[in-house]
Amino acid sequence: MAETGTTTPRERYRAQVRAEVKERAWEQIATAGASALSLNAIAKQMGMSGPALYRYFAGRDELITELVRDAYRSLADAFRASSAAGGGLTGLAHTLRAWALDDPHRYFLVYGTPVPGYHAPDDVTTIASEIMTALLDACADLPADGPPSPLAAHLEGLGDQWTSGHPAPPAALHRALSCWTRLHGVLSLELAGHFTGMGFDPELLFAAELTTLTGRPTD
Amino acid sequence: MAETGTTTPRERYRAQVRAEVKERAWEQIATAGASALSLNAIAKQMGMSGPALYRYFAGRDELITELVRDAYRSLADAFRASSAAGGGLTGLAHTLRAWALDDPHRYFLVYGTPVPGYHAPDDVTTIASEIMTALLDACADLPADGPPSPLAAHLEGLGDQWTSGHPAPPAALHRALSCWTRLHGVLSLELAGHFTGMGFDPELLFAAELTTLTGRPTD
DNA sequence: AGATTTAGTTAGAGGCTATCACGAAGGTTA
DNA sequence: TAACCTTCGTGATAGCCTCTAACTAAATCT
Repeated sequence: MAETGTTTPRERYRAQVRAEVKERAWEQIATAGASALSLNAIAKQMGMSGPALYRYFAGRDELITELVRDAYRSLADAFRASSAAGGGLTGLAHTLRAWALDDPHRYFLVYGTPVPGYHAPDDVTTIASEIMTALLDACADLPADGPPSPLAAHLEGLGDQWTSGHPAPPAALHRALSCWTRLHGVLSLELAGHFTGMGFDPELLFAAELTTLTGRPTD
Repeated sequence: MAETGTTTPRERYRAQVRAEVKERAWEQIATAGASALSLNAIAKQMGMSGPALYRYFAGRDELITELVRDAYRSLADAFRASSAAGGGLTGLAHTLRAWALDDPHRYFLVYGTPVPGYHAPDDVTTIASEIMTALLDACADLPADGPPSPLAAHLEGLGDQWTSGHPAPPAALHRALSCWTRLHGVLSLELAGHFTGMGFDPELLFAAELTTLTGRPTD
């Protein structure tokens, strides 16, 4: 359908194979985690043998990088949609939680234990800052509360090193960081199974943390 | 046979080899992460070849389990010392941060992305509850602040399912959970390198979060 | 001493990543 | 149409890994 002018049949075939590889990779990650991802197994699943996949991906690392990129992109899109819907910080938080629960291994691929040798490419950090911007926007919309913190002063002194020119006041920066770390704290421990056997509902803890961040009880 | 308390030379030798294997394993983990741990490489480092290590560990999983257990034990000991020193919640928090920064991969071994097939043995959860108890003690010592939260009510309704009979009031349980998740949130993102390039000092963010938990500015 | 338990060895099965050289298609051009 | 060139997929191979099995050598027990 989408007849973009410059796609040859070969390119389309290539793109389709790459897409299928990534699809199988996601299935494999969802069941066994990223560390168990095997190019060989994917190739066999697709009916071709081992080294064939190296025509499509330079290696395991490039495939994982691609998956990380897609995961970031997915979260950024979800945040963008949530922002557009006007859900505010609460909306973003629920979007994040839903996104995380939808595929825990995808969450860990982005925010989990870093792979030792791996370093994220530039465009990934670009997407990451896009995510951060959405968070900052939501935090800037909230009224300031409490006295200025030492951290806020410290953040103000840094200039817009990581805000990429975002006009949010230092208190909003502080709140955005707290938001990020608190919600990640609950989510990562929940997804890692550290709450199992304790009996309480992780969602209530998430909601309680969110309340401390917005200053208002969540809906 | 040998009575209680005495160790045969064989047992001592065995224990010493096991200890050396674990030592090399920690070095390997510290440099390349747990996923890159190789029994083969450890054996070669120790001057013996491959399968010899299977006399000492049933397999890679058992070695990792042992390392996880030691890591938990190490944190529990550090917490116990901090509690004995009377440092309170602030002391525990600083102990946790120091412990985490001392060997980030050890922190991730305990609180990081879970290994898919792996399930922690019983004694590990025992040590985990020991850690939780230290945290609960510190939280119970703080004065209650603010109105009772829905989460606290929920926790009260559960009974002592995870408190193992700890007499802390529900508000303290809530605070302990917030403590755990918030400090973990900052630490895990810091150790995973998600703050690099942002320019701010993670320690100040950690301190800021700690302040929100104790209600008082940290020293 | 002899008998027994244990430590370490090599060989091998089966998995993985990754490279290489080769044949077999596909698309392009004369 | 025929020749050409690019790309795809293959098997072979090297090197790493986990882990099992059979065998040798040493330490320990009786």
